[in-house]
Amino acid sequence: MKISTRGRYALRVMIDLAEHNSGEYIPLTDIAGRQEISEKYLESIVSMLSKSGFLMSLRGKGGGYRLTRLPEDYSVREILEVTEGSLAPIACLEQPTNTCPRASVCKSLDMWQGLYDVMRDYLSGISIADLAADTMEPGNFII
Amino acid sequence: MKISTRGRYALRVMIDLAEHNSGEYIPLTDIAGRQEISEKYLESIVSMLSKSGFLMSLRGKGGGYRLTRLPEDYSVREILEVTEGSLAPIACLEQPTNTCPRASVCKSLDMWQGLYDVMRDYLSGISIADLAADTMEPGNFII
DNA sequence: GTAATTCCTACTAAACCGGTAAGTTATAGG
DNA sequence: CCTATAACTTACCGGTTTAGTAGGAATTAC
Repeated sequence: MKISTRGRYALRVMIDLAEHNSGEYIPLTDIAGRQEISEKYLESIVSMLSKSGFLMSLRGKGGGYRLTRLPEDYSVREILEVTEGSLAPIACLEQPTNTCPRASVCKSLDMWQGLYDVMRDYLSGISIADLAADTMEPGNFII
Repeated sequence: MKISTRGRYALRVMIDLAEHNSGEYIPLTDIAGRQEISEKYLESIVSMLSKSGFLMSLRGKGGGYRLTRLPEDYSVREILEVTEGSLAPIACLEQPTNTCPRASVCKSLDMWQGLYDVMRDYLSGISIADLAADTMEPGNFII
């Protein structure tokens, strides 16, 4: 029940880009250097963000990555959902991909759905701009 | 970010024992049969529950397992914490075991702490009796 | 053309997950 | 005391995921 480095690093990349949101492309070397994360590993993570439309990229000299939206228009939830695959605590909740044969008799399913909802609601209410501003308190976003 | 079979099966065992809470010891064979889970695998899961004091056990003929408390006195949270190890979404929150060197500069830490709190609050409010009764609706326990 | 940069594919060591197998110890009933 | 039952213990194992590493191809600015 852990968020992997993929999701955590993705958030750090997004925060870094929000902090250097000048309109210019930021090369991955810079981000990797500032965040002290392997550039090669970051490549695979940034690739997901790029393919999902969260980032624009430009190859070659003067190239790099930049945000496609304002920092306040990215929710932590959507970043994590793309990099982690899904935030569902159990696979049975990933409809319609997954259909558990026990669903009709499962006494825990509604409890899991409730947990999923609580997590998504919380993470939907936090933006990359909120993280970059670093003015959060643990209880701030329990809406 | 998934709850493993250990946690899910543990809940099913607890629900099963709540439904057969006659005061007698219930052999694991019965539970495994009803729940259609490998008895051998369940052994390792039930062992955790027993060592944590959630269950009493008796060996030999007439033996088995039974609850040590009333079903309403077990929260889903404590069952999952024992079987999953911890519900913390990132290791940095597992104090004092883990101390991340970036904690002082980490812009996401409070956000993760908030997620952890939201999850624990939700799961603390649901008991094994609630699950056994099967009267839950997804939104019921967002307190 | 050259340097910078993203993009793509393949590989790998270690950890974790979901079990299986075999045998040991304790208990109840006859 | 004997036997069946059932918990307990230890060891093992194949598959998947995680967290990277490596090497090169394609693209762009100057």
